[in-house]
Amino acid sequence: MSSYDAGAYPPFAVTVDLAVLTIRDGALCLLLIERGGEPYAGSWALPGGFVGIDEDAGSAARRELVEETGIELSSAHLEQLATYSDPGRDPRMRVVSVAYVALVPYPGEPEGGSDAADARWWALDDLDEVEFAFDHRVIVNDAVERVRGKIEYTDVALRLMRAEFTLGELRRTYEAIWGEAIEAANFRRKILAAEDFVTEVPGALADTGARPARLYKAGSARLLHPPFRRSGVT
Amino acid sequence: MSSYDAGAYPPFAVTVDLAVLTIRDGALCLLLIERGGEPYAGSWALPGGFVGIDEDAGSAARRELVEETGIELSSAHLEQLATYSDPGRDPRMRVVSVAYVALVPYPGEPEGGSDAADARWWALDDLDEVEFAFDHRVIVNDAVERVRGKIEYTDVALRLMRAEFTLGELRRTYEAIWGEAIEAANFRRKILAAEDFVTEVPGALADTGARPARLYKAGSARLLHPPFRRSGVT
DNA sequence: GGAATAGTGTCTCTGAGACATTATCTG
DNA sequence: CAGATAATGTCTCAGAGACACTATTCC
Repeated sequence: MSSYDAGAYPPFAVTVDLAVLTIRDGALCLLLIERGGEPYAGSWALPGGFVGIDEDAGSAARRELVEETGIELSSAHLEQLATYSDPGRDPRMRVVSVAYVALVPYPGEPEGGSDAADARWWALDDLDEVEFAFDHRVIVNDAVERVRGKIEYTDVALRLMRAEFTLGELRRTYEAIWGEAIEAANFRRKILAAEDFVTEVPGALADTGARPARLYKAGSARLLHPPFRRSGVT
Repeated sequence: MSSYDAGAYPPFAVTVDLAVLTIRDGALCLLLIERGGEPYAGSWALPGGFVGIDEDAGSAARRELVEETGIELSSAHLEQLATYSDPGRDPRMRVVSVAYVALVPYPGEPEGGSDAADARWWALDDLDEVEFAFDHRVIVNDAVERVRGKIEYTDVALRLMRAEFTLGELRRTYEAIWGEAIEAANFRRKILAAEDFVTEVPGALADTGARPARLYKAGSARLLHPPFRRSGVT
């Protein structure tokens, strides 16, 4: 890097790809777009697109998400995941893609984006039926692994919730992401013991079909301390 | 991403930058290269360089490390950190850089690399004196944070050790990375309680200047379980 | 012997997990 | 009433931290 002349470097295209995750009906879901044109016509791809010459990758990710799906990321969580640079990952040309993970409260079914292709939420459990474009299956796996790890010690699970939520809903979010049951009593104690993780909304109660539950909102803490360790991990 | 014609995309240069960390004399150290040419002549930069048109970023990172510093990564640890894409990060042109963290047992002082510029190890505590090129100070901060977090629950600290080491040396590695003292007795118990984390080398003893210490080598576990939590973290 | 590091023993306290129990709603 | 979910109580056990103590070397 210390000596070279501009122009003597290989030209790349740089894209962003987004793994947008949400909770719908108690299941962790991923947003995918059906490709209209070649290559991979009919396959499903992550939303994304080219990084502009005057923007950074994070801005491109935000812009593409709105353009392709109508989802605003105002109160949501967006974090860089990793960069995928295999020379053969796009058959047309040399593309390096910076992948992002976005977590949003369920915003409803996506409107067909700027390109006419279909867009929909897929439950993670159904992804085996999906034919993925490019290396997007790998990116999805990495994204889910990232989220599974991060809800142990950060507040990212709260970014999947609506502004007010019950501890039962929060617990079901954890269960959806980890795919394993959590003892409700211990979960409650743990979440409430973590300082500033959630704040009770005074007076508000949610109708759950049984005994009404208190409502909480996200607190100011960005970390869950002490962390919440999955039992099954070695 | 679903519809575009090749050629209608902005051209980028893609580079890799490496934050190579080691332990020298009980201090966490970073490898930096003094820049000979403009821009940032005389400033210090991370080793790195352009990604070739037919290689992925990880291969480029490995190649550049050997070319610029003579360090082989055979038994070392190399992991992708993040990608830095601010439009103004290189004044000459649009460069997106994929940063990596490498952890190596101290390999001695670097030989002057292929470019004539100076290369040396800097103790992390001395980095305030260093004038950094580009956004490399940010990358370094991110790299150190990554390592500080990862030694809690993975085996990356072992990648900084020689093949055989004492538990005292391993503890001093943790102390160097966290910058805080660890109670020796509890550290020992914790490391030995983690299954397959370290293996005793039968019979071998290291001369420490006092009572000789048993030697251990890295075990097969890639995770430290239960994890080792810093006391000071909230 | 004194200083230094290696290594063991043991006590306390926090917090996770299991599970019993009570509270409050719907049908 | 039964069934469901919310919320609390309590017991046990693992593990972290503190620190006293012993072991083995060099000077």
